[in-house]
Amino acid sequence: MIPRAQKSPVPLDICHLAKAIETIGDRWTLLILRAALFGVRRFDDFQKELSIPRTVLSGRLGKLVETGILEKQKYKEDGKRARPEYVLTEAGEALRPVFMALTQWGDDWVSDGALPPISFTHAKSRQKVRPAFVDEHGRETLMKDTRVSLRR
Amino acid sequence: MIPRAQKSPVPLDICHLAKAIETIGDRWTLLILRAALFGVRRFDDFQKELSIPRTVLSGRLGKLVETGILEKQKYKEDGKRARPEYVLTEAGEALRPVFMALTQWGDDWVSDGALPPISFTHAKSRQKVRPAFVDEHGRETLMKDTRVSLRR
DNA sequence: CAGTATCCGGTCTGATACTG
DNA sequence: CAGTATCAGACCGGATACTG
Repeated sequence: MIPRAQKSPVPLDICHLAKAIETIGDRWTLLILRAALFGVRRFDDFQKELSIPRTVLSGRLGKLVETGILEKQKYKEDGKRARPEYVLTEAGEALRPVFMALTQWGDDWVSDGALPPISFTHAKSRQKVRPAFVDEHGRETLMKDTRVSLRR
Repeated sequence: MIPRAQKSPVPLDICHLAKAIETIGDRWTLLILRAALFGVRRFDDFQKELSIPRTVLSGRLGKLVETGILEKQKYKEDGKRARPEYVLTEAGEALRPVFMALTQWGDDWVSDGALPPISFTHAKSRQKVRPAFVDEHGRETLMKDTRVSLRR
């Protein structure tokens, strides 16, 4: 077990984890990102899926665009006029591992025994894929052998 | 890129990811868990580190105990009377990969170019460790080769 | 469809004070 | 230390209505 500490080794104001939490760490933002990672892109699709008040959705989408996680693009269906859609940027796509890890945690700890409704598999081999930690050679490293190193 | 979808493949109410978000997905809870994963355990240590109102802290710690992420234990310093401390349960410890992945994302995308203040290394080899996805044999799998499979 | 405008009521925040 | 009590104000959620 981790030894007791009076404080974290990194002050809050320079902690990238803390910044990440400030950026995406609220209920609606996380739920929007969950949907976005599943491919949802349009205002009304988000609204229907989440039953989120339109004002709140508008605000959150705006902030996610500001922070560079979503990009507001135009799409055009034949005959109709162009409409906006919110597409994940590279930064947004990079959140996928975070959500996969959280999904795994949910499966393990808040599922009430229900089987996972989805799983992640390798496209070709169909083998199950799970989040883990690897060393520089791409070999799995056990959590218990992992340490935090402070940069000096 | 992920194709556009009208809705997520999993309804919100049976989605373990959504449940996980409901459980730990708010600013203060995430910041408390960050500190806890760094070893912080005591009420006043949390309070000082986060500058969180005592009432709010009290509420959040209570909820985290309820949901089985923290456990309220007693510690005793010599001469003094026993006092409570909040220690991560197995479920709480299991959140570490989630926070490591989020730290990595923060380093990559919200750091404003600053070098990461901490890094994760293998206890023995001192090699850097990063979050990734592995197949059943512990071999790294590229994100782009990963698919979501729906259980039927 | 994709928003903005408005409004109300509730919860959360943050400050301060008090207790064992 | 580790909380609970109290309180004003900010912010958020939810509903409804209106616009291009």
